[in-house]
Parts: sequence; C-alpha cells; structure tokens
Amino acid sequence: MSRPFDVVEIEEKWQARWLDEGTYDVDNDDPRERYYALTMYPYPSGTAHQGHVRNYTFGDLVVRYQTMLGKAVLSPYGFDSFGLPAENAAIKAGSHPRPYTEARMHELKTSVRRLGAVYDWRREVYSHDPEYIKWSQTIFLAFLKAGLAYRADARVNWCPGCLTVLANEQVLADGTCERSGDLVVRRQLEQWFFRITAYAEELLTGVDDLEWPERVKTMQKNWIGRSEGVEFDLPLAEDRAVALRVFTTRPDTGYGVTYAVVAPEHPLLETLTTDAQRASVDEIVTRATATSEIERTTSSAEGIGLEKRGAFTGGYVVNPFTNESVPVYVADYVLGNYGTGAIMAVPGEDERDFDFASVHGLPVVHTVQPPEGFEDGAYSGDGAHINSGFLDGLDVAAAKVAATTYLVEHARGNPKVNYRLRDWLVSRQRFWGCPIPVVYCETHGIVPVPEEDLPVLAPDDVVMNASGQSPLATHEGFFNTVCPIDGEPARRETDTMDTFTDSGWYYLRFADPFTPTMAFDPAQASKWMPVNQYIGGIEHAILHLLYARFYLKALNDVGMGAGLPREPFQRLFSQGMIRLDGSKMSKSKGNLIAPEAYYPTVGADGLRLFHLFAGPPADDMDWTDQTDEVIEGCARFIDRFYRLWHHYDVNIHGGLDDADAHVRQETHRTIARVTNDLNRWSYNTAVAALMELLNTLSRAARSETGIAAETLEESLDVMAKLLAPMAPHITAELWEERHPDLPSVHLTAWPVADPAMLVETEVTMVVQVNGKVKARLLVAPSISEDEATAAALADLDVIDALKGATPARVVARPPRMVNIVL
RNA sequence: GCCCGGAUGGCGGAAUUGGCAGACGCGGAGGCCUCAAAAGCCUUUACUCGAGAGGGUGUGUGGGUUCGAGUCCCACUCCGGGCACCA
Repeated sequence: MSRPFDVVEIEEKWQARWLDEGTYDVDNDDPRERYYALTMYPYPSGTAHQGHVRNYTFGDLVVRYQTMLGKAVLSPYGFDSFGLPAENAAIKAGSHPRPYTEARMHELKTSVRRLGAVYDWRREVYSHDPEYIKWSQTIFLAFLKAGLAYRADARVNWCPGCLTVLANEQVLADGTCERSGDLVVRRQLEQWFFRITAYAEELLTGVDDLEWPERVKTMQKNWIGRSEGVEFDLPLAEDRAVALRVFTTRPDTGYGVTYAVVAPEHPLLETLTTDAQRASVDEIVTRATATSEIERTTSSAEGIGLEKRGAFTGGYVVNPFTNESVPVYVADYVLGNYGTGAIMAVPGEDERDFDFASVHGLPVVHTVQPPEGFEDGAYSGDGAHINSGFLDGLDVAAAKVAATTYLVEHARGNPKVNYRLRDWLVSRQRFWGCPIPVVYCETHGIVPVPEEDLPVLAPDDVVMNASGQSPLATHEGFFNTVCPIDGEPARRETDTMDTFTDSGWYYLRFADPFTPTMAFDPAQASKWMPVNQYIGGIEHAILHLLYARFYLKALNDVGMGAGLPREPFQRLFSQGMIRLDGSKMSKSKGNLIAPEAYYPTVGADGLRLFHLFAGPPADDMDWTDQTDEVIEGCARFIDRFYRLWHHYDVNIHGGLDDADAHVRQETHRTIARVTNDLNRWSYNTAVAALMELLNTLSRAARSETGIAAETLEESLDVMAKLLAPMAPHITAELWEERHPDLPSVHLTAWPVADPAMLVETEVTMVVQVNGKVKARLLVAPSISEDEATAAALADLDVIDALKGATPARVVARPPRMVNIVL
C-alpha cells in the first residue's frame, strides 16, 4: 500500500531518539508517583512473532499511557536465557549454547525495538550473566541455610527426551513432558527440592487478594488443592499394636468402611501380605512401580480393568467404629505420596471405592440416606446418616464433627489438612542452567560454596553431545574440587537449577540492578514493588506465577527481602494467544507470521493498532485470510489522520457555529471514552472511539460550511495524545511538526475531558408501544416523567400506532424511554 | 466426570446499571474522480415481505421473571480452556 509519508524513516527516527535520549529511563529516587509495568521475562527464541508483538504492544501501551498520566514508570527488559532449546541447538551444532543464545537475544531485542516498545535498558538482565548467576546462587544458599532447600531421595519424573528430571508441574495430565511431549517415566534419584509446601496455605489464601483473572486464581487454587480431614489409625487385626494410618475427608462415613487400601509403595504392605496372596500383590506392585506414571494414572480410562489394578493382601484391619475386621487391599489408585498412602474405603459414598468394590465383590453399605429415586452407586451428597450408630440422623456436616471427636478419642486421630501441592524439584541434569553451588565432602557431607567463591560458573571448554549426560558430570576440571571446610578432595554438584528459579526473582533485580553488593537492595526494590501491572500469557498461569510467589515469600523469610511485600504481582493481565489454522502460533509449532514484512508497509504503528483493535485483549485471536485487510484498514486510519492533520481537503471558517460545538463535544466525549476503555483493558473499543472521532471531525472539516481552525486544532491535538500510546511514532512525528517548541507528545499530560462538555443538551427518547419502538423524540435530559409521558402521547406516530386505544399503563424512564402498554 | 469461559450480520467484534441490538472495522454492492487504473472520496449493506409508504422476524435451543431480556433465572445443545484417581 502507498502511504502519504515515509513510514520506515519516521519510525526508525523515533526509535533511535527514545533509545539515545533514554526517554523511558527512570531512577529509583524519581519523585513522581511510581508505577511498575512488567511483561513476562521472555525466553530468547529469536526474531519476534505476532504473539510477542501482541504482548509487547499491550505492555508498551501501559508504559506510555501511565507515563502520560504523570507517573515514573519502571519498564525493564531482560531475557530468561537459560534453557533447553539453546542446549539442544548447541548439541545439534556441536557448539556452546552461549553464542547461540546471545544471537537469539540480539534478534529478539532488535524486534522489540523495531516495534517501538520502550524500556529502561540500563536495567537489562539475563539469566546466564555471571552476575545474575552469582545472585541466583546466593539465594539458593540462603534457602539451604533456612531449610527451604533440601536434598532428598525420591521417585521423580524423568523425561527421556529432555534427558532430565522434571518438576511435577512440568508433567502434563496425560503423563507427557510439557516441553518435548515424551512420555515421562519414574526414576528413583537423589535430588534438590524447594520446600514450597511450607507456603501452601499462604499461597492459597493470598490468591484471594490479588487482582488477577478469576480463571488464573482458580487454577492456582486447584493446583494447591487444600483438603481438610482427619488422620487416624486402623489397627491390624493380627497385631493391634501395629496400625495402618489413613487420611479421610469423610470421617462421618466411617461405619461404611468395608475395606481399606494401601498404595503399592506403602511400608506396611509387606507386613500385611500373606503368603497366599504374595504373588498377586507382587504383580500389582511391579506394574505400578515399573510402568510410567501415565499408565498408572490413566489405566481406568484406558481399559485396564480395576480387577488388574488391585489385589487382596490377605491382611485385615479393624474399623474403629464397628470394631469389625475389614480386608486390606493394595491398589494403584491410591497414591503413595499423598496423605498417608493408605485409605479407608467407603464404597457407599465414594465413587472410586464403589467401582473397585463392585469389581472385587466387596460389600457396599450406605451411611448417608440417598435421595428418592437414587440409582445404584456411590452417593456423595448431603443427607441424614443411616447404619451409623451414634451418627444416625445427623447431616454430613454435623456427623463429620462428631466422627472426628470420636476418632480423636478412640483411634489416635487428629484433624489434618492435606495439600495436593508437592515440594518443587529443582535439580536438572542439564548444562545450560544455573549451577547448584554446593560440594559433597566425604567428611562434611553437603557443604555450601562460600560466598566469596560465587558464582560457580560452568566451564566453557565443554563438548555438547547427546550422551544423555550433562557435560558438567564428565568435566573433571569442574567437578573435582576441595571441601571448603577441610580442604580435602570433594566433588562438586553437577546438576543445574530449573530455569523457573531464574524467573522466580528477576522482577526484583529489575527494580534494583544498581547495588553491587546485593542481588537487590530491598530498600530500593520496595520502592517499586509490587509490580503494578504484570502482563503475560495464560500458559504461565500455574508454574511461573506460583514459583515467583513462593520466591518472594521465601526471600522475605530468609532475610533478603526486608520491607518487601509478600506478593510480587498485584495486577495480572493474561492476554489471549494467537492461533493460526486452529493451533497456537509458536516457534515450536513452526506456524509463525513474521512481523518484519509489515514494517515497510503499515509500519509498527499500523501493526500495533491492529493488535489493539482486533478484539478483546484477553481473548484468543485467529489469524485468518482477512487479517491482512484489517491491518491495512488500521494503516488507512493513520493515513486519514495524517491527511487531516495537514488540513488536506479542509474548509476553514471563522467563528464558532453549532457544528463546532458538536465536534468539540464529541472530542471531549472521546477523551472520556478512551480513558475509560484504557483503564478497563478494552483497547479494541478505545481504537473504535478514535475512529469515530476521526469520522466526525473529517466529515465536519470537509463539509460545505466547514469548521473553525481552533476546533480542528483542538480535536487533532487531543487525538494525537490519545493515539500516542497506541501509535507512538506517527503521533510523535506529527506533534513535533506542529509543536516544535513543546515537549514530545509522549511527555505531555494525558488529556482530561471538560465535564461541561460532557453535558448533553438534547437526548433521544424512545417511545415504545407494547415494547416496540414507534417514535424517537429529541428531549431535554432533565425532562420529568410527566413531561415525557405527555410528549410521548402527543407524538403523531405514537397516536397513529395507538389506533385510538387507551393505554393501560405508561412506564416512563426519562429521558431514555417511554413504554406505552395497551 | 468436575470446574471455568463462550455462542450476536458474510467475517472480527460493540452494547459498562435490564431500556434504540449490530458501534467501529473487514468484506460486498453502487457511484464520483480518471483515457484507464491505483489511491482517495460518497452512498448502501441483519434477515424477510412489499413497487413504495410501510410491516414482520431476529442475539445457540426450549421455558420463565419483567411494562421491557443479548443482559436476570431454570433446563438443554454445541464450542474452547483448565483439572482429572489427591481419599
């Protein structure tokens, strides 16, 4: 398309100006009101694609808008530069991940600047910077000292594709790796964990106070998964000194316990199993422990029958309510690492137990009266208790209380809260990550690397290959070291940290990258924290956001965050993703639409405007055959604005007439609309409002009667300001042309609507007859109910529509509407 | 299975509190300008009956509340997302 100006020249000029003049640099002691706007720490994947463009368009709009509102806006940028793609690329190329990563960083940075997004580049950080590594390790050691980091032997998720262990959070529901898609297997390994479960309750309750999208809050809550219940003992029938401890949320159903189940990993399984049952028990244990998690967890759906998923152990335990012995089964549907790894089974009220009982021919006793018409099965709803001794007649809530008291007194029970959340496994058997700064000494065990020896850096002279082992594990120069305590030979830890540890605290480094002796000075960082507006993709709804919340709480508690809030992100906005042919646009899918082709034609401004205009920012967007035409429409809008700015084809008249009054009123109404829309993340309607104003202004200016110069200029200046955060280049250029002596439009105060201009002198009142619109009248906004009724009944169209009938009722809602009911 | 969203013209979408459905844009149709085209500009564009004036219908389906429902309530269909043996 041909443009009335040189779009590339103008955009490059302003991008250079913002960069050279440090227009968006802010100091920590800036006297203005502070505002921290942050887009999520990006992985440097190379040239930006439309998903980035959308993200940074929203983020940049916030930065520029808040700046025009008079605030000191902290807008930092950096790179989540450790991670697997770089390592895998390096393996493929037989090179080191660093040059690959840095080339991709350079590309992404260039892309972001070409979009016109502005940052305080003095604050740039990246995870593989030795300085950043040093502080990441300092934090790790602080967690270690405080007992928040620990090493444990655990059955962990191993991804054969990524050749590393994964956190629970990185394993998808179908048992595959979220990154490579490989089927995750279980391995018994000694690994590092962060004690995130210590914060389960705070992470859960804290969610309520955050201004986040409801669905993200719900996802976090579900992930943490709090459940309240009771833990108590089921004594073994053979030997009452030994007991099977179980956890339940339904102690009230105790009289319905007809069997118990232990997980295949349960320590008492061996004791419970009789010789006669050993073979079938072993079969269950073997299948459950040797197969992958996916087979175990989805086998019910996959058709592996329940009869093959559990077996009788031969052992019995005593139900403390009935004093009767019930059989103990082993089954893979009971998890070893949740609760006590054993359950009381209540087939009458629990669906899983019912299904299992049906297959294994176990008795079903209902302890809650199901409603009338209830079909066969487990009933988990409320109702009066039956078959339940002293609990009979009580509803579920009351029976829970009574049953709990009973268990506390008779079965060594105690109320207990369990969480689904597990501790965060942070070890990764990978090279391109932050090394875990400890050494293993024969005498002293785990010894932290002394502060003065940080950072522990990975050596450069490594050969990246697909052996399945991190080069660190075979690099003698790296892992051979001495114990910091006794100087004896020791072995250095060769695992690195999960890259989510890097993004756990980067927002703090951004707030204060200037204090050389600390990761961040909490007194400085607290000037900006918490982040006022965090912007990112919905894909981080659980992992990153949960980990970052944990980090800030933990940093507070280990003494590194004095004075800082405990929640990092006050407001979160999750933008929708861009789909092409039905699937998410991403580099890994290879279905990218590069923005580069648009810069010489519609420009960054046109592309930005499109992303704002295309639809609600939170919604997913489909990139279709029609999209290019919409993008051109956005550029066309800019061109029309440009021509009107230069008074192309305009009639100027002297004095002010009614048309001027109308334009001025529309101008001020648009200020109010756009401001409101920007505040409520309704960018598509904000753009639409500006398009409407341009239509109004353009029509008035080109009419026979024309427009007053001052009306036109006022309206154009307002439009330039309102448009500035959306299309920053052209507005800066035009503003400078007309106002060479004034500061840049971006440093100009955001316009405020004159309330007097918003007052309407006439409004359209609709007259309905039986709810159907029959007439529209222009009335004063102050019209009374009686006047409105009278005016409506006097209207000729209305009289015609009434056909002489007498109204049964007249509902008047002045000045909007009168409804005449016959 | 459970929990969230969502469904509005040919298309993307708008309607902030129950009060003019379809703003704005894309696409389409017709026109002006031009030797012609591009660009630009103007008119028109929910469906339907009607020559016209004008009428009827219409926000996934069915019911309800209300003078009045895209908006509130009940039931359902379809689509998208999250969780999915957590006792």
